[in-house]
Amino acid sequence: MKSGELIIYNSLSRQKEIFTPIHEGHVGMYVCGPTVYNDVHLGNCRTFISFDIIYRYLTYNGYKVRYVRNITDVGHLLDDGEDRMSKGARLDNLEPMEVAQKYTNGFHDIMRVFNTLSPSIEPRATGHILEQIEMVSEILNNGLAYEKNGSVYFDTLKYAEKTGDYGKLSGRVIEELLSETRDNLKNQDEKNHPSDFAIWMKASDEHIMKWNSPWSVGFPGWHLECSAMSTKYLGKKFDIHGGGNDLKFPHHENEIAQNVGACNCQPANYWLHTNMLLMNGKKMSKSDGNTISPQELFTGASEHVSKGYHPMVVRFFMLQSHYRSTNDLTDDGLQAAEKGFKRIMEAYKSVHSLHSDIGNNAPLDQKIDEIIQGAFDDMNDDFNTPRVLARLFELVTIINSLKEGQMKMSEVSIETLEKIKSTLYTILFEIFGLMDESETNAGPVDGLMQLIIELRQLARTNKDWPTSDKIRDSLSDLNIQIKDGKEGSSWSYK
RNA sequence: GGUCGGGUGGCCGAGCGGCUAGGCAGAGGUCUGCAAAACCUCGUACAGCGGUUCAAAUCCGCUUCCGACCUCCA
Repeated sequence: MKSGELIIYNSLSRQKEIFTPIHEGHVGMYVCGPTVYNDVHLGNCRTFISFDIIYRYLTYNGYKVRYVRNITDVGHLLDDGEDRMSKGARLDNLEPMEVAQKYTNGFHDIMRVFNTLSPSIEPRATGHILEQIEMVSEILNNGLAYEKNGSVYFDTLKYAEKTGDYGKLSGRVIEELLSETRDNLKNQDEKNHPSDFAIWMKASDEHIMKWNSPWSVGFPGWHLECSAMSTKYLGKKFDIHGGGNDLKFPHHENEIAQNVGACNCQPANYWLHTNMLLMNGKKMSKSDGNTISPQELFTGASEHVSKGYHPMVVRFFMLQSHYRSTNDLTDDGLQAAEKGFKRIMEAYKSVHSLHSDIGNNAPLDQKIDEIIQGAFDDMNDDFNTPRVLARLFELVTIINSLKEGQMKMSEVSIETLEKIKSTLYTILFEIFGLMDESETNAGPVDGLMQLIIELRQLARTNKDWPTSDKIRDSLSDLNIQIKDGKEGSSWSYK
């Protein structure tokens, strides 16, 4: 089942490449995490869910994965130069670290309801100031940065001259950057070149978060933390670096420059970028009101949505588009996803009630094998989850046909039936990280429902339609649907 | 203005030279005490105009819309 090579689209080369880890059997993966100065944005969730699936799939394939995802709690500048943490703290009247903790907790809560696995290491920028200072020193020693009034800037011109590839990742050339750069950047006049960027910033007196350094009391530039922490935990060179594609420039571009500047090596072999989550065709944006929080989406407390959607429906919805494509969140799309998700989960349950007497070589076996193999091939092709889902729905049709008697059980062997069960389990739960939301409150309900169904069956046998219909209608009002099949009745939540 | 990515049936969304994507909605049918569910069949789509090719949604060119990045952003 795990045959075939894993192919990954590498943003750096702009093409699909065969994935070969540096150390056989091991994968080092770094993903840029959130800046914890505000509630998590749904867009962040899409990125982290995408990488969660990649993480799970690599693990499924037998790799020992060290997954590092940072928490940015310092160094992000606003337009006016104020640190995001400090600003959040000032507004909420909290300590900066209190703000960071509060939103870190919120972020973790949301990640949990989306059933994403925790990363192996989740380092914070403020916990790695020393490493960052050290990296600034290395870059200075290599002559690729300069100090001005206590701040240190990365010298992009010199770097471009030396390496010839500043802008390689984002497809930019330094001459263009020269003419494009806006003139409202902080400390513009201190820089030798507009595209240079701060790796250490001298702090003003009122700045709250600041540390001692050889150059000034200040704080690290935003791009630096990822360079320093990825190097610390994954080494100078590791396998995969990921993030949203809005980080390509300048963040990732500068990250590469810093790593090369400090130790003369490209940090990651494969750069993966997830595309944006849109809402009604446009990028989510708080200023336009074109935004919805995870909570609002779950509860339905938003004008953009007609009702609330279970986190697993949202996860399934995201799975239906490829991580490199934009994903347009709409109410119609969510409703379609909800129904599709339920259908696939129902089929997963149904398959357990199916039994075959045929040992092997049943007529349907080969076709089913091909579908299953195809699903894994699609996963190997740059994690093509929408295609995998299409295959699973082919399986759903077969399961339902068998269950309802449109296909005969003799057409499928015991062996193949088992294979369907294990494949669905593996892909749905282990790789896609979905959970069956209807099972969360099982308790005595199953037994009770069984009893009710038996009573109703009794009424039906006696042709007592009023009673039988009353049971059905009352349950329906409780959002429980009765399904009368060939082999008796079953039920599910609507 | 620069860089990049797109425009696929009612909606979402794969495919990216020849082979049914899939989901949702809709129509007809089978089953059923009725209904629901399930299953079967159906619509027959690739922005427009040229070009390359035996063959193009898929390659090339132009036109036209849309989006992202270039400034903090997953």
